[in-house]
Amino acid sequence: MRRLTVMHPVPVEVPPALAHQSTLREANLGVVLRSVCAAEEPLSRAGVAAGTGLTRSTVSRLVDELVAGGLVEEGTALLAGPGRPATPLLPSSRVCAVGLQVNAAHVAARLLDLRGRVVAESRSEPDLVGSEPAAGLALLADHLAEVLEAVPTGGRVLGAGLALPGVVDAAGERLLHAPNLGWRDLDPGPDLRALLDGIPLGLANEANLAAHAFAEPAPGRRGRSGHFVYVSGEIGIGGAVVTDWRVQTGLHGFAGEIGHMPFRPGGDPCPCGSDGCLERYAGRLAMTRRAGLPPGTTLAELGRLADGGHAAAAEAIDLAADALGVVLAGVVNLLDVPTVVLGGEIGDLADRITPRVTELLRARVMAAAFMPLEVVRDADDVPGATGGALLHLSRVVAGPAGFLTV
Amino acid sequence: MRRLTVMHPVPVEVPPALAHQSTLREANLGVVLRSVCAAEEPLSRAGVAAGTGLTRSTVSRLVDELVAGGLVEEGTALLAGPGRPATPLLPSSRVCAVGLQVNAAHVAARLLDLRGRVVAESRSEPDLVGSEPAAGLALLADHLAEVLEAVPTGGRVLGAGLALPGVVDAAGERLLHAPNLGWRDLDPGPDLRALLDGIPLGLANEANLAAHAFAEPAPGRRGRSGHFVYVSGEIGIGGAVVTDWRVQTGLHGFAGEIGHMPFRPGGDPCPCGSDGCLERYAGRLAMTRRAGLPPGTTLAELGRLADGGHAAAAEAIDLAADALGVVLAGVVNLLDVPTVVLGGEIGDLADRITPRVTELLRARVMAAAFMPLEVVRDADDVPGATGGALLHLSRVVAGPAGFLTV
DNA sequence: GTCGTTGGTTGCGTCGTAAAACTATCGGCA
DNA sequence: TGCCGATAGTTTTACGACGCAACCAACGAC
Repeated sequence: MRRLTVMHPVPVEVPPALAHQSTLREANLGVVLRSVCAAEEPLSRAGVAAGTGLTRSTVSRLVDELVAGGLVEEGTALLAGPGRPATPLLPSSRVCAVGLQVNAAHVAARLLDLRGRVVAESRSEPDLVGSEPAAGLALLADHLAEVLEAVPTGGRVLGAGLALPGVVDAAGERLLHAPNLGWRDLDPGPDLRALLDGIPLGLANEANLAAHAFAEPAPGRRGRSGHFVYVSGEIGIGGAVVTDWRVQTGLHGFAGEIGHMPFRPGGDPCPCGSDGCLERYAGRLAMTRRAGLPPGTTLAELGRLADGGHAAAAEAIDLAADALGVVLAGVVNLLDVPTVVLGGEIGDLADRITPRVTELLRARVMAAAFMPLEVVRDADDVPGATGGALLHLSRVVAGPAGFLTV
Repeated sequence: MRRLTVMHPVPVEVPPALAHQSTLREANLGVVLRSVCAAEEPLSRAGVAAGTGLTRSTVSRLVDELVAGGLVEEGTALLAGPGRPATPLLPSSRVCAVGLQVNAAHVAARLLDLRGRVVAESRSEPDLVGSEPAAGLALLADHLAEVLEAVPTGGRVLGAGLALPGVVDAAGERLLHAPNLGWRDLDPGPDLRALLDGIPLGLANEANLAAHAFAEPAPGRRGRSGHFVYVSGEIGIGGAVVTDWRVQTGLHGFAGEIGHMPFRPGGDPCPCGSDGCLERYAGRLAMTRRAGLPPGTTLAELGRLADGGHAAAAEAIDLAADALGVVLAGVVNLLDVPTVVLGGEIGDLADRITPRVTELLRARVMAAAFMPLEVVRDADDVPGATGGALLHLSRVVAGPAGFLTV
């Protein structure tokens, strides 16, 4: 296999961003904060200077601003080796955001800080398929209240991000349709906003947020891959596309519906109005029905049954793997994203489906000979919640200027 | 249909670009030049200031630099209305680039200037299917020599961009594989570089360049859509994805192979190693074979035959439309790109296939109720050549600083 | 206790933009 | 014909942000 270096013959257009002088400072504040956030081991001012190319004097001034603004904390000096001991810099543990997630099997709230640490978590696993929204949202509110208790004294909660398994409006304010919950045209805010007390709440598609979290597992820190397709396999199949560490949201924010890409056009009709959609072969509902099992069967159970010799279960899983492999090969052909991430419940079948999916990718991707192809599992079990919190925390790293406390 | 405003809940990560002070000037030079290039009617310095938000003094200085650097020309003052007459600013007509295109049916060279005008063009329509590369490249060299004659006195040719119907290496230097020409692992440079005399030559995929030209028909000028799938239908089917006015090249530059997305997995075997690929149903070779016509039949002829009552031709076209509609609906579901652009030879069938493709998109795209969907034809008949020239010209607008003559 | 080493700060020069005053050149009008 | 208003463009001055280099701070080693 030949590996090719990254260089794009088609130029990337620079956004026509007018630059005032303050733009310069804001950009460099971002560079410094990103550097502090991205470091595995805490950096000193001098370390940031060495890493970014800015001079120590400039870094010093910018760091002072970030410290004064409450985004960076100075640790106690480390004593090691000759010279003046360095002052370690850490993203503030007082800057937090809340991630929320509701899907058919999980309700969860997470509090993350700017270091990307999970400060608190509260969750439950009810069955919300075809449920009334009120019950699920009340449960979510309980979890939210619990994690809000854990906000450190003097801490700031920048926002809350709610991951939902469906189509969210472009403003991130309403859930338009979550077919697998049976929820439609809904403002999930009222129950939550009272608790949030002015803290902004943003809604987004679960898979998009999960993919964001996979691409950027902590604010300013890059994940193992920046070009991947994320498959969120629950009752249905959601997805997201990440290129160059950016989640592709599309023009209206509807991108990522990989579950409704065609696998067998003309095949199983799908409630979406189409037929033969991937979801009709690789979604939990489709798989359990094919295996002749009750719809509440989890994919983990399905996998165990298949391992135990349940032929129909094994067949259903194999068909799902075929469907995923074919569709994902198409996606890789279209977008040259060499990594496939399996997240959500379908991750529980990773051992069974990864080999077949990998095989199909290698066989069906045109440029397979020129690129590595890998299928990996997302280890986070509530990645939507993580992504919901990162939704707000990442904004801080992207542009710290607007988040400095006066 | 509800239209939704554009706003993305998932944040767009800002590249960690360190900003020096010169960065500021370079960015604003770009803002000014882009403004000059994008204007329908020539702008004055004051007009640029009004349009960009920069002050007149700053604009004046930057424009002076661009004029001194040979990128912008001052026209003769216009006399209209009260006040001091404005000095119209125009992108320099002396700054040019060459676009080159070779595919199975076209060999072309175009000279474009920074205004996006076609200064000269030379082309021919040989049949290069299964040909020896040398003949086609010699022909291309003739066309290149001809358009180079048209470079204005004192003009600068920034580069040449060659569009090829195949996979190009990431550096833009070698053609790895062009299945429909029968060319493989080839450096097309030698014949051309002698003529180019040091002018840089870049290679890229034909559909990617065509899509670039559609998104940015002239340097710095935006096309009618910035979120679209481009289908380049020739002997095979190439493609490109554009989101937010940027061509998605993928990690290794291989993105866009829409022709090898699955339409009927398990169906017609494809030389790519897969089966049921879109290209096996909507490529010219597949369509003419299905219609029982000789492989040299053009799609325009096929369309005329179908119009004249040739049943097999009509069926082949209908199947192609079905295949395109199904696959493109999947792409739209995945990427939320509401526009499909038909380019290349398949554009000659636009009248016959557009209705069916549109119908399938409306039926199979999940969020169809929330977004407009349109299928349009690319009017450029050698869009790869246009894109090849724009490859270089766009870089100037993106960052003029590096192109100022001392 | 002195020296070398590294971290961090301070003062000054340069660059680039903003603001405002000033100059240039038109049409209109008495 | 000469003045005025209006618009285009330039010049002057101020300010903000970075780089550079000298300086101060705090450690280990001897």
